[in-house]
Amino acid sequence: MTSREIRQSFLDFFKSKQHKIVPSAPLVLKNDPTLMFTNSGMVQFKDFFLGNGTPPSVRIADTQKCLRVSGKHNDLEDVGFDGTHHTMFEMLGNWSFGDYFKKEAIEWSWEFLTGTLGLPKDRLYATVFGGDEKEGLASDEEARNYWRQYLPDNHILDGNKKDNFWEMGAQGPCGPCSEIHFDFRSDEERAKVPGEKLVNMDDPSVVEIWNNVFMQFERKADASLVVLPAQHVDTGMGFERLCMVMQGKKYTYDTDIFTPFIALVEKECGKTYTGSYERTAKSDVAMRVIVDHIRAVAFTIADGQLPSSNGAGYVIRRILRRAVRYAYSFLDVKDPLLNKLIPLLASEFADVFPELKAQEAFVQKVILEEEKSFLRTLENGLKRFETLRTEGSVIVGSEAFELFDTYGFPVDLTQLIASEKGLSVDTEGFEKCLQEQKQRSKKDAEKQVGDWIVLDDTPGVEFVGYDQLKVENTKVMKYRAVQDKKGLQYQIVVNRTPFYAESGGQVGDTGAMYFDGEKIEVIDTKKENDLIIHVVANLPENIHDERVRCQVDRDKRAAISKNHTATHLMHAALHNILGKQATQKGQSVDANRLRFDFQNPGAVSKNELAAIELMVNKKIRENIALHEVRNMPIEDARKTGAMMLFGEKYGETVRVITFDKDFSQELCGGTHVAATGEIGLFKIVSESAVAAGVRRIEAVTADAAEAYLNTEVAELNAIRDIFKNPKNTAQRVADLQDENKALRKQIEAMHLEQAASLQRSLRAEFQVIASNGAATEGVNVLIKQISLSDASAIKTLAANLDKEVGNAVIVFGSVKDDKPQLTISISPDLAKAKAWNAGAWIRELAKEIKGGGGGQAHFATAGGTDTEGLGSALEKAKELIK
RNA sequence: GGGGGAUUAGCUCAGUUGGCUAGAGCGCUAGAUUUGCAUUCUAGAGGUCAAGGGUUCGACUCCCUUAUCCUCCA
Repeated sequence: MTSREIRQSFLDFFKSKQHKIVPSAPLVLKNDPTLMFTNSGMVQFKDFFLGNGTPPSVRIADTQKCLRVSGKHNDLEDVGFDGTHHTMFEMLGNWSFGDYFKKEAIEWSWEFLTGTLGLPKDRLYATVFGGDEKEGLASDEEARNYWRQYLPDNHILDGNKKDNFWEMGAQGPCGPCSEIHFDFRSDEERAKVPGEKLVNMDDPSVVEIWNNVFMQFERKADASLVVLPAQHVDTGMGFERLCMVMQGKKYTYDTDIFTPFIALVEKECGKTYTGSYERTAKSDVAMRVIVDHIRAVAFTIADGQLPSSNGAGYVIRRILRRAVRYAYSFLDVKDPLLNKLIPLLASEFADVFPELKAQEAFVQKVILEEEKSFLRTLENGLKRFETLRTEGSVIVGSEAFELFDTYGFPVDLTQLIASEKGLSVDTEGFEKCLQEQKQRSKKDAEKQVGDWIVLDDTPGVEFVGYDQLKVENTKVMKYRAVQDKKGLQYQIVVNRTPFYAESGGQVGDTGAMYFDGEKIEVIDTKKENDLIIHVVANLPENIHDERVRCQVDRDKRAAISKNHTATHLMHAALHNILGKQATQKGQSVDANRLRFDFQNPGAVSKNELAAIELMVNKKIRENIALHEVRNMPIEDARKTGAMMLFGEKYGETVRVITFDKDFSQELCGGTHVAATGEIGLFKIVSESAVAAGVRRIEAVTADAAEAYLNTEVAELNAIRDIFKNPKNTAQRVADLQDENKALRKQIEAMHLEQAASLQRSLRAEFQVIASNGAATEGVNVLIKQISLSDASAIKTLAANLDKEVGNAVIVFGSVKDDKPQLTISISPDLAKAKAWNAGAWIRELAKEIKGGGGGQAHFATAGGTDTEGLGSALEKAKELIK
């Protein structure tokens, strides 16, 4: 079976068991502070298990893109060296939300594996939870009994708490699980060692393929376990591993999921893949790294996360750079390569994850630019390599660290190049520097989140902020303290709130809550999954008040809504003027301005910007009324042609915001004005680049737009005033600049002219030192106070005189801006021959004018504060040269 | 968010404890050679040394602030 057929048969199988098939959720998570990426199939259903939301169906199945590159599950550094680890992989899963439980879950896994897929029964093993005394948990006899219907006892194994008791986190739903393992060794090997000895023993030939989690408990904050009223099933099967087993391969890289990509890499680099897992088989490792990493990078970018220097974007950049590094070092590919895999990747996954195909050119461009930029970094690092300090034949650790930390040059490359030159790297010193850096960052990010103090655990929080900005009679459900470097804050959750929590790029509301008349300022409103959290500086006296009044800051909310609606109008205008590719890549809306990032091949021209602004303002003046549908089924929304974004997770029903159904229609959770006229005025403030193929426009509306224009006009008027209202102000300024430049040149020329005439008269004033001593005999000396002030003119003069007279020592005194300066010039040959040093002399003379100076042996200058001292300085010079 | 680094001619970059008239290569302009072009030679233009403060007799150089970019860590 091909991988495509295997995936489809899984989905078809569970569809036939009344499961709703849902699309994979985006890889990048938006409102979850505990997790950066989707790392398992259940992540998108977390709220259903926590009771914060209701699933669209009690039975669901899907294939989910997962990424394990940060946090608890981090496989990044293993990838390439073994045949099973991946950064991005697919997880096939089926779920029951309070519907079927162990019996059906086990029955169906068996039916699918042995029936649909036809896997041999004697090669399958099941593990069940064997109980845990400390927790007071008995073994899972229920699961064991179901398995007994299909497997002999020696194929059913007990597992410990670590392997067979699954927990989502420190708190929350949890329960025993049952894993299914597959033994694909040869019959000979199987005869020697029975498979049951190798389950969960890290044997690469006996692998776990499917895990069925039975959520039947809830872990409380005090670590106790409580039986859940509704019990759930959560399963996950590694798709790549399943394909490996089905296709009779030992490694996932040998399945048809990866082989076309390895072939393409072979073609691009001219090397052959030998399938070796020796650590010395560098080019094989490199090829596996590349074909693995490109998937993670491409799909994350397609889900809207661009490579950047922090957060999730940085993780993506690191994965991509790891791949480039391997290609660069072990495949000798010094030009961008990864991006060339995108067309194949896009077409291979077009039917499962269409988001890549839809953005193929864009994703390829982003990756190409990243590759180019990192290759430049590598080239720069190579240049710097030569300057590294060494102790003996060891490169100093802090030096290697600096190269890595400041210039981004990977330390393993430093080691590689070092060894080629017979050097090594002080890895201990490097590691020490790295640890120090980590400590610094950790200390900065230190944050202590207290336990929730629950006053009422009724699930569900009602948001009423679309319709009202004030709510009476709410009460606190729970609250907690959060301590970070900024200080102590509290977070409060109430049962009903008008406060909009930051999401979709719109900032959270601020305002106040009144407890028994006591005013508590709400500093910010945030979201954790679907929970709305109000951030406050202090707790009220009476937090138990059940008649709390919530009041959103009206002016601020109004300003935010104006900016948000203007963003929609601009988005529509972008599509009209720049074309359909100008889709959203990020936005940020607050009370002061709006910021919108979108896909566009190049800069937006001045004319286009003007046209966009014009169109938005026209729509504002049309005063189009808001048309809002709160609960439109997603399919209906799709049919109406509302704009949908990749990387956005939409529920079964969506909120559709329309301003003129033929103009702007978007799925959006944000707040908007009742009619576009409220915006008053829209003004673009800047246009810039944020990444390859992504532009950013910042704009202001209403009062802020007016203020912006007023400031600009006031500035222009001030300039006009200065020029006495000329016809063309810009031309007048340009003329003035030219004039200024010309005058400067004139002054320079005058100085030179002055110097030239001085030169003529000074030529005669040189004195030849006769035979008064051996040292200075025959030297032409000129010591004189001159009327030039410009330093470079004096220098030219000295240089010209020296050239003309030769074998000369020249000392000038001069005054500039009421400050004395001294200049000494000695013919270079003379200075060398006599070992005279103008710099040393001038320091001596500078004492007389209460200053200091320096320079080279043949030329030096000094400045001072005491003009009176010039005379004595020159006298001293005469003494010196005698 | 925290650290490190960078910003000098149109481009790529030098510029050693503060004092060279701020340089090189490529590119540009003009001329010469050759003349089929490449080439080669000569001359020239082009710089508020990122911006703003400060220290100093004197700042591209030292300190502070800001902006932009690079980079590592979280």
